[in-house]
Amino acid sequence: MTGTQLTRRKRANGVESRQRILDAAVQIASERGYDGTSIAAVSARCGLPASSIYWHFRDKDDLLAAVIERSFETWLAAVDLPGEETGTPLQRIVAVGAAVAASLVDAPDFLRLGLMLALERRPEEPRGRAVFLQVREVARQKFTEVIETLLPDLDPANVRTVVTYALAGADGLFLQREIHGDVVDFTAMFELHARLVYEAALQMAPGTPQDQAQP
Amino acid sequence: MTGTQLTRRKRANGVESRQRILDAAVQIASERGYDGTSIAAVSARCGLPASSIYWHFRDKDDLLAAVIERSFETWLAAVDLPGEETGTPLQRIVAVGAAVAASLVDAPDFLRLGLMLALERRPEEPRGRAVFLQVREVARQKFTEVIETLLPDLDPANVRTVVTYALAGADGLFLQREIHGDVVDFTAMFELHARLVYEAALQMAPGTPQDQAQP
DNA sequence: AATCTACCGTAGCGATCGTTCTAGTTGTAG
DNA sequence: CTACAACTAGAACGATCGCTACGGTAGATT
Repeated sequence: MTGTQLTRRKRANGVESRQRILDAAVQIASERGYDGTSIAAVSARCGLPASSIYWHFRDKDDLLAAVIERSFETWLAAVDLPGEETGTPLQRIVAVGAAVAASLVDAPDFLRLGLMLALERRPEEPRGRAVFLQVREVARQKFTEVIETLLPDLDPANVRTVVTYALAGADGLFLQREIHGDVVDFTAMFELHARLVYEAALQMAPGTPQDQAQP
Repeated sequence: MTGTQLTRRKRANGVESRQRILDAAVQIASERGYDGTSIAAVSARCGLPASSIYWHFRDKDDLLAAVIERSFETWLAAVDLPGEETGTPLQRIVAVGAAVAASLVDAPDFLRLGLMLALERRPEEPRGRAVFLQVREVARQKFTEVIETLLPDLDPANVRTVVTYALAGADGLFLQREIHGDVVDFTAMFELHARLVYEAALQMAPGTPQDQAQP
């Protein structure tokens, strides 16, 4: 009686090897970019021969796409957006900003790798870049819904403007931290950003009541 | 009578070849990043053999550093910061934002390449990355002075916060445009950004008189 | 005319690239 | 036991990598 295993896939360390390969690949890709990520370097860092990498992944492009996918899932798990609390809209949007800031500190690989891939514009787009743009669009949609529920008076064009500005600010603050380190407090900058985004949205939709502006 | 040429350096197309090499290199580096920029590809695009590239530049790292340097000078020429006009601080800071926005549309290579290089973190840093970080620091210093003259009541810590937020926003908006194109009006986003930065600074230094907030 | 410097063209070096082939090895199923 | 699937090991492939050696050519200097 085999019992525990439902599927036929057994044999010990297949999944672990896959994770080790991905771990090595995400490190090297973060250091050296797409072209700089050589199979030999990944092989050396994870301790498995190149042929093992090619057993787990079709080719280099497939490997890098898997790296993006996994780092996205890791990041998604790191963001826990605050639920439907009963605070003011300002408090809620600041809470969202804080959650995003914390997730980017805990799991920066996704955005770092994604931005590196997104900045490149090679004739034939790597699959990883497409994956990044796609999941990023999902994130944008999620945030759009947050804005819409928090500020129902905002017309769609203004929503788009606010969301774009909010995401751009998040990208920029993340970049700042990646490049210069914590020259200023990252979480505090995100809180400032959230406040400013909210103020901007308020100015666009004057019908919304303004909560306590001064302490 | 040779006449026109003052210096001894003549022989036709040396400088022009150098420019052609740099033109090709900036294109390919924008498409494929540091490692992706192969000498063979640059050679093919500019029509000069690899040996000519190595006559003009010591090695690949030197070439990429020169690319960053030249694209920085091009960008610098594209920004013409508004002089000491007599408008309100808000008007002046919005004008600065508009000037930066226009320059990034006209000469995006510097920031695009620089960010690509800056995001990578290889064991041995490319010279181009150091060059980028250095001139970027100069730009930050310039903007710090603008803020200090416009808002003399702001204490240094707040100045740093405001400047960091302003630059991060500019980076983020630029990224947005690079990745998604003009999904929303780039110049308008920069104006919004300038306004928000100014409002944030005002809130930090309550002593400053506030100009016309509402039209 | 002779020389020199600036620059281009060809060929090729050793190293590394992505990828594949083939031959193991090892846990599980019949 | 045999059979097979899951995985690893090592060697090697053609292509391309960064880079160099070297000879040629054309304006400037003498």
